[in-house]
Amino acid sequence: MECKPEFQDDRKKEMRAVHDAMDVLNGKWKIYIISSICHYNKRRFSDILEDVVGISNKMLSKELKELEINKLIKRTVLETQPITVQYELTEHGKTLKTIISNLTDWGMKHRKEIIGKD
Amino acid sequence: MECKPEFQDDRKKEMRAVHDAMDVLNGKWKIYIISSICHYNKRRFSDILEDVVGISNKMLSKELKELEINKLIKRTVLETQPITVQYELTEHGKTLKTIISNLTDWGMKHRKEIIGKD
DNA sequence: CCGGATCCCTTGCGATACTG
DNA sequence: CAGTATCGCAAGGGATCCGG
Repeated sequence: MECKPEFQDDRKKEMRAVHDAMDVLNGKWKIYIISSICHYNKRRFSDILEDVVGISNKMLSKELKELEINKLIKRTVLETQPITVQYELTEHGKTLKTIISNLTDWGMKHRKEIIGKD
Repeated sequence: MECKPEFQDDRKKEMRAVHDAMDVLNGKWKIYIISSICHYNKRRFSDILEDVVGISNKMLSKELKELEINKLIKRTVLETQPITVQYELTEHGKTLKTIISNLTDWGMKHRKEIIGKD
C-alpha cells in the first residue's frame, strides 16, 4: 500500500490502469447504477430508474448500454406483457464490488472528517 | 462483500456515502492528481503538471484548491527563488490509497478482460 | 514558478415527446 | 415498460495572457 518510488515502467502501467478503469466508470451515473444492480443482484430498468435519484430514462438507457459493451452487466429481456428487461452484474462486473465497497467506507469516513458527524 | 438486501435505512446511508465520496473525487482529473502526489509523497506544482498528461495549469490549480478544501492535501510554499509550491497528502488523504490501489488493480484486470492482453 | 483572469467552444446532460 | 429522437442549455474545460 505504500507509494514509494518505483521503476518508471511500472508507474506508466499503473497510470494506464487507472485510466482504463476511469474510462469505464466515467460520467455522472455509472457508479450509482452499478451500486443499484449490485445491491439487488437483479434489477429491472424501471427499478433502477427509481433507485438512481435524478437520472432520466435517456441517460439510464445510454449508460446501461455502455456498461453492457464493457461486459460489466448482462441484459435479459423477460417475455412478460408488457416486456420488462432485467440487468445483472457479470462475473467481471462483480469484481467492482470491492471498489464500490471501498468507496462507501471512505465516503462515511470523509463525512465524519469534514462534517464532523454521520 | 456480498450485496444481499438489507434494511432500507442502511441502504440510504450507503448511497449517501457513495455520493459523498463522488462529490470529492468527481471531475476529470482528481484521481490522477492524487495518484501523482501519492506516488511521490511530495510533489511540486510543475511536476504534477507533467505527471497528469493533458491537464492545463488552470485546471490543476482549481482541482488542487478543491482537494485542499476537502483536507485531502496540504499545500506548502517553499521560499525558493522563484517560489515553488509543494503538495502532499494529509493523513486523511492517505486513506484514499486503498481506493487508488483497487482502481489500479481493477483497471489491469479489465484490460485483460476486454482487450485480452496487458 | 505559481496560479488567476478572460475568452470561447465543446459536450454532457436534462426536458419532452414519441414508438414498439 | 423499455428505449429512441430532438432540442437546447449551461457547466466544464482548453488556450492564452497576465501578475506576484
